[in-house]
Parts: sequence; structure tokens; C-alpha cells
Amino acid sequence: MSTTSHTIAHHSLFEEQDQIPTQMGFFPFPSNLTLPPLGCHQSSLKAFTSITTPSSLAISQQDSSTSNLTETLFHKSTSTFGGAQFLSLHRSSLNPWALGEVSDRFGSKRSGFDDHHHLGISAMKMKKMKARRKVREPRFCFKTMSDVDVLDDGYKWRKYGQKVVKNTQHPRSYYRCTQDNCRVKKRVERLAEDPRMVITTYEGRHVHSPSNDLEDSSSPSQLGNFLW
DNA sequence: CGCTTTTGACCGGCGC
DNA sequence: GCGCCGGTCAAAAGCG
Repeated sequence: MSTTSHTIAHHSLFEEQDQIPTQMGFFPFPSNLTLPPLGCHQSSLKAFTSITTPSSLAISQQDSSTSNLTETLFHKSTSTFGGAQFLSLHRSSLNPWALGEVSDRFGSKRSGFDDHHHLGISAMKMKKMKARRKVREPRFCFKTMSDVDVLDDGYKWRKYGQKVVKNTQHPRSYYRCTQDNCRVKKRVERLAEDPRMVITTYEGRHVHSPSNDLEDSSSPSQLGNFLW
């Protein structure tokens, strides 16, 4: 039973009233935008939707071969370089869906389609994530509707641990990139409230290209680097 | 034989 | 200080 036939439709994102989406669309994957592996190969990306707000941007995409549905949340920030203004996007570094599950105890969300309401990340929740303790490697996570836990992202991983986390029935798995000198880690777990969803969290930055064949690690896309 | 996975031990941060 | 909890280690098992 594969979770195919998913139209990427508008999600009831952003619950805060000051974050009303200014755009909502359904676009083909643009060739000028290079996204690093989001649980599927870039070449097989079928389509994505994006929803932008003044502070954030959510991208949904679908892998055409596996039909996996992936949602990624970015945070906008602007900076100025020599008078010009630049917009940069940063991925959500923590697990907003898991946090949403926590705040679910307060009986907050009733956003209708339970398929997608997990994406409802609010500014308040983001503030909660501000509670950083140590400088860590850059992290981001995304969720994918998929039957398989470990999504093929082009890199080679070795499992080094598995843990059951509190209040969840599904274990969390820990992986490390097998390339030596590359210390990228990722962990994979299933969303407790919706086991169809896989949450993948990456930590760190690859010092090489996907291990497949091409060993030219020297020319990654600048934009990809920017987002990564 | 070389690699990966499994799995309990260990460890460090944090709250009480 | 103690216990909980998430993350990691590493020995042993599994696998091709």
C-alpha cells in the first residue's frame, strides 16, 4: 500500500493571523532553483507548492518515482550587502512537527485535514525553539509521507544507534555519513500521531557530493550551498 | 573478509 | 546529587 496519488494542495499552514500566506501556488520544479537532497533525488522531483509568509516559506515537493511527499519549512531573513538587500532562507533546524505534537496537549489545532495540519508552525513555537544551548552543526528537518523509513537521498549512511523516545511507539534511528571526514548525521523517526509521516533530520554539511559516481565535489550549486 | 546492523552500556545535559 | 532522557559507543552478530 503505497501512499501515492497525493495531490500537493494548499495546506492549512501558519495558524497565526499575522502570517497569512501571501502566495499560494502549484508550480513545476524550477530549473534555476537547486534544492539539496530532501529525501529524494532532485532529478525526480515532480512538483512542489510553496507558501510564503512575511517570515517563512514552506515548500512541498513530490518525488515522481516514489511519490513521497515532502514538506520543508524555511525561515526568511534579510540582510544587506553594500546597499543591496538579500533574502536568505534557513531551514527549520528543529522538529516543528514534534513540537506541535507537544503543544497539541493544550488542544490547539483544529485545522481540518489531518494530513497536513502538522505543518502548522507558528511564530510562538519558533520562539520556543530559540532555547539553544550549544552551538551545533546546522540542522534542518522535513517530513515525508512515505512507507520506507530511510529515504534515498543519494548519500550513503551507516546506522549507529537506535532509541525509543518517550511517548512514541516508533524508535528513532541514527545514521552517519559513511564518507570519512564527513561528519554529517541524520536521524529518522516516524511521527507519533501520524505514522505515515517520516521525519528526517539532517545535522551538518556534507564535504562531498552524493557518493554515487561523480566525484567532482568542487562545484556544487551556489544556491544549494546557500540553502544547505 | 569487510562492511553494516543490532543492542545494551555509557555519558553528558538538564530538571528537580 | 540523583535520576531521567536523548545521543553515542562499541562489541557482537548479521550479511553478501
